[in-house]
Amino acid sequence: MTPSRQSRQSRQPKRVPGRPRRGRPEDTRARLVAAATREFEQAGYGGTDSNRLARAAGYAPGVFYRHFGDKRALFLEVYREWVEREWTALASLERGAAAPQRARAIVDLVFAWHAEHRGLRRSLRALVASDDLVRAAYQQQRARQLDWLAELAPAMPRERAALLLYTVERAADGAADGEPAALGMDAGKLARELAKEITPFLKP
Amino acid sequence: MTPSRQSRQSRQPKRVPGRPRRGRPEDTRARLVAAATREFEQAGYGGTDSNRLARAAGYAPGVFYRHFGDKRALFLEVYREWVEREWTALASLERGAAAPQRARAIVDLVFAWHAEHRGLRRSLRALVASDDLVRAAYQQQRARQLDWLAELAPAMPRERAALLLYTVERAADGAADGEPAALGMDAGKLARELAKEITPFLKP
Amino acid sequence: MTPSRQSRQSRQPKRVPGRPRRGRPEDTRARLVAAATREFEQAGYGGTDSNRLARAAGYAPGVFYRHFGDKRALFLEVYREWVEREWTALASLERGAAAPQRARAIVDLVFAWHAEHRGLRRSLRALVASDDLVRAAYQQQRARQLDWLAELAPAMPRERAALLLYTVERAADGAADGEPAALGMDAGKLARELAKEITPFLKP
Amino acid sequence: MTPSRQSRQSRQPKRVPGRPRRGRPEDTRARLVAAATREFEQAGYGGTDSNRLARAAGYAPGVFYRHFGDKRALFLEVYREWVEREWTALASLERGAAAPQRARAIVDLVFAWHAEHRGLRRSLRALVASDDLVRAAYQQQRARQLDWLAELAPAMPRERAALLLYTVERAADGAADGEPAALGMDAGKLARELAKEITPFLKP
DNA sequence: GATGAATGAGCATTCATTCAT
DNA sequence: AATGAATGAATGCTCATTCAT
Repeated sequence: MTPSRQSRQSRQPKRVPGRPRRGRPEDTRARLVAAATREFEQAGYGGTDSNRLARAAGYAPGVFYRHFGDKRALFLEVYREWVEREWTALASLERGAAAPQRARAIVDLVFAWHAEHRGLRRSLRALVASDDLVRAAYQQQRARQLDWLAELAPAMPRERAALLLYTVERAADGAADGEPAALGMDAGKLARELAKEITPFLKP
Repeated sequence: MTPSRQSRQSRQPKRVPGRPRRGRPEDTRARLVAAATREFEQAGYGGTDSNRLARAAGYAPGVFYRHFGDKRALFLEVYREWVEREWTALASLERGAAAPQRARAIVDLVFAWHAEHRGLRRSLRALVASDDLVRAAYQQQRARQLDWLAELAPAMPRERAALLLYTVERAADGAADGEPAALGMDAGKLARELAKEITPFLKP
Repeated sequence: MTPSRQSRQSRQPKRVPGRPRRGRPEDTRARLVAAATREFEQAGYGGTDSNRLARAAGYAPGVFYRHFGDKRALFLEVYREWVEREWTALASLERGAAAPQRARAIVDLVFAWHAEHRGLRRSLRALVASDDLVRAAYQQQRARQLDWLAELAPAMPRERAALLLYTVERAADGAADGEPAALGMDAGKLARELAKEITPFLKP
Repeated sequence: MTPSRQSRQSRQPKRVPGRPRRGRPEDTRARLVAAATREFEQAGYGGTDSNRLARAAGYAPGVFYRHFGDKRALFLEVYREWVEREWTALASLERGAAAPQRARAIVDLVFAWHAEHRGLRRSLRALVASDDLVRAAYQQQRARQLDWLAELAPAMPRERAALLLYTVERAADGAADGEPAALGMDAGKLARELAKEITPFLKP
C-alpha cells in the first residue's frame, strides 16, 4: 500500500540502547508488541516494515520472525491488546447514573479513544478493507460486542444493536479524522446527537 | 576505440514491429479508467500495479504515465466516476411513494450497489484510511451528500444527517463483506431495521 | 473469502535457499568499491548500473543500497581512493635528481597513470562536466594539489601553478585517449615538451 | 548519464506556436539545430531527450527521427555549427596590434565564449569523455586548429602547439565553471598569466 | 536466543524509437 | 512532411525473509 507512507518523516529507527539481549521469549514478544503499537500508531501499517518494527523494539530484524510470522500477525496481536484495553475502559463506565449521562460518557470515551489511537484505527480500517484475516478478527470482535449488548439489552434486536455500533464506530473514526470540520459540522453537537441516539437503548 | 561497454549510451532498443493502437487520448484514458475499475474491483488497489493496469486496458506500461501521474490518480478518477453513477442511481429513486417504501428502496439500492462493487469499496476504504488525498476526496463527496440532504430535509441538523449516512454506508459495506452472517444477523432484518431508521427523515 | 488477488499484501517471496555470504560491512563495502573500480574502468560510469555493480562484487542488488545511496556516491568513493593512490605514487617520486630528469619522471608517471586508468578518467571527466557534486569533489582535489605546489614552489603564483596542472592533466588524458596519433603528434615528443615546460618550476 | 539532470527545472517543453507545418526540410532541420543549441545549453545533453528537442523546435517527436538518427547526431551538428561560429569569432581578431595585446584579446575572447556556452561545453566534455564518435569529432576539430597554428607559426612544434591549446581550453572551461573562485585564484590574474604564456608564440 | 548481512523478486518510472494517421 | 500515441526494454530502488555467525 504505497500511499500510506503518510508519516515517513520519522525515518530513523531509533535503536533503543538499553535492551537486554537474551531475555525471556515472552518479554521479547511483549516488547515487540509494545513497540509495534507505537510504530503503527505513528507511521501506519503501510509506513513500517518488519525491520523497523524489530529495531523499534531494540532488536535485530531476525528476531521479528522468531516471534511473528509476518507483519500482519504482529498487527493482529497489537489489535487484540488494543481491543482489550478499550474493553476495560468501557467496563469502567458501567456505573449507575441516568441514561443520558451514561450515553454521553460512552460517546466521549469512544471518541477520545479513537482520537488517541487514530493511527492504529486507520491501520485497522485499511487492513479490514484489504486483508481477509484481519477482517475476520475484526468481525469476531464485533460479534463479541454484540453478545455483550445482547446481555445488557435483551429486548434489542441484534440487527438494531449492530446498527448502533456501526454508527458509533464510524462517527468516532470520522471525528478522529477531522470530519466534523471538513463537513461543516459541530463536533460537540455530533457527540450530543449520537448520545441522544444511544440513550433509549441504555437499560434504565 | 575500446570494445568495452563504454558506448552504451546509444541504447539500441532491438525494436520488434509491434502494433501500436492509435486512438484519441480521451479514448485511451477512458479505456484505462474502465479497465482499472475492473482491476480494482477484482484484484483490489493493493493487488495491482500501474503496469498491470495498463495491460488490462490493452496497453504497454508507458501509456499509464501519459495519462495518470500514479496509481492513486487513476483510482481517484475511478472513484469519481463510480460516485457519479451511484448518484444517478439514487436520483432515479426520487419518485413519489410512501416514506417506508422509499426508505426500503434506498436501502436496497445502496446495499446492492455496495455489494456489486465490493472490491472497489474495499479499496476505497483502505485508501481513505491510509491516504490523505483519497480521504480528502472522500470527505468532499460526503459533504456533497450532506448538502443534498440539507435541501431535502432542511429541518434535520447536519450532524443528524451525517450520522444517518454513516450508518447506511457502514451497514452496506458490512453487508457486502458478509457481516450479517459472520455476526449472526439476518440480512433482511438488518435492511428492514435500517429502513425503519431512515423513514422518519424522508419528507412526507 | 474471495479467490481474488485481494490478499496480495502477503507477498510470498518464493524463497529458494541461496547462500548469503556473510562478512563485515567494511569488507563488503571494500568489495563493492574494488569491483566498481573495475566496472567503471571497463564499462564506464554510464555503462553500468547499481545492480551490475553489486553483481560484479558478488552480491545481490539490494546490497548496493545498504552501502551507498546511489551510483554517484560509489563513484565518489572510487575516485577518492584512486586519487589517494595517485598521490602516493607521486610522493614516491620526490627524491633528489636534476630538475629535467625529475620533470620527465613526473610526466611519465602521470601519463602512465592516466593511461592505465583511462576508463576511470573518462568517467570522471564525464561526471565533472555533468554533475555538480562530482565537480565539487574534483575541484577540491585540485585545490589540494595547488596547496601542495604552493609549498613546493612558494614563488610560483597560484594561477601559474593551476595552468601547469591543467596542461599536464589535459595532456595526460589526451595521450591516454590516443590524441597524439589522432592529431599527428609524436607521443614521446609531447612528453618531452611537457617536461620542458615543467622543469623551470621544479625547485633546484 | 543520470546525474546530468542538472537543469531539469526548465521542464515544460515550451510548445512554440507559430511554427509552420510542412516547411522545407532544411528549415525544419535548421530549427531543430537552433532549438537543440538552446536545450543543450540550458538542460545539458543528459537533461533532454529527443522528444523535448523536437518540441522545443515546435515539432512533434517523430520529426526528430526524420532529420537525425539519434540525439548524438543532433549534438554533433550543434557542435559543428558552434565550432564554426567560434572560428569566425577568432578570425575576426586577427588584426595587427602588438603580441601582448593580441594574446590578451584571444584569451578574453575564448574565456567569454566558453562562459557564454558553458552548458554546451559541459555537454561536449561529457560526451567526449564517454562517446567514441563525439570524441572523434572533437579530435578532428583539434587537428584543424593545429593545422591552422602550423600555418601561423611554422616554427612551433605541433606538440608545443597542442599543449598551448590544451592549456587555453582547459583554463577557459575551468573559468566558466567557477574554478578560480573554488581554487582561491584571481580570475583576472589567471587570464593575464595565460596571455603571458601565449604571447611568445604569436607571430611578430 | 539474537544478530544483521544478504537475498532477490517486484514495482515504479523513463525514454529512445516507431508507425498509423 | 508532420503528428503524437504507443511501445517495451531497461533501470532504480524497496522490503519481506533467511540463515551463517
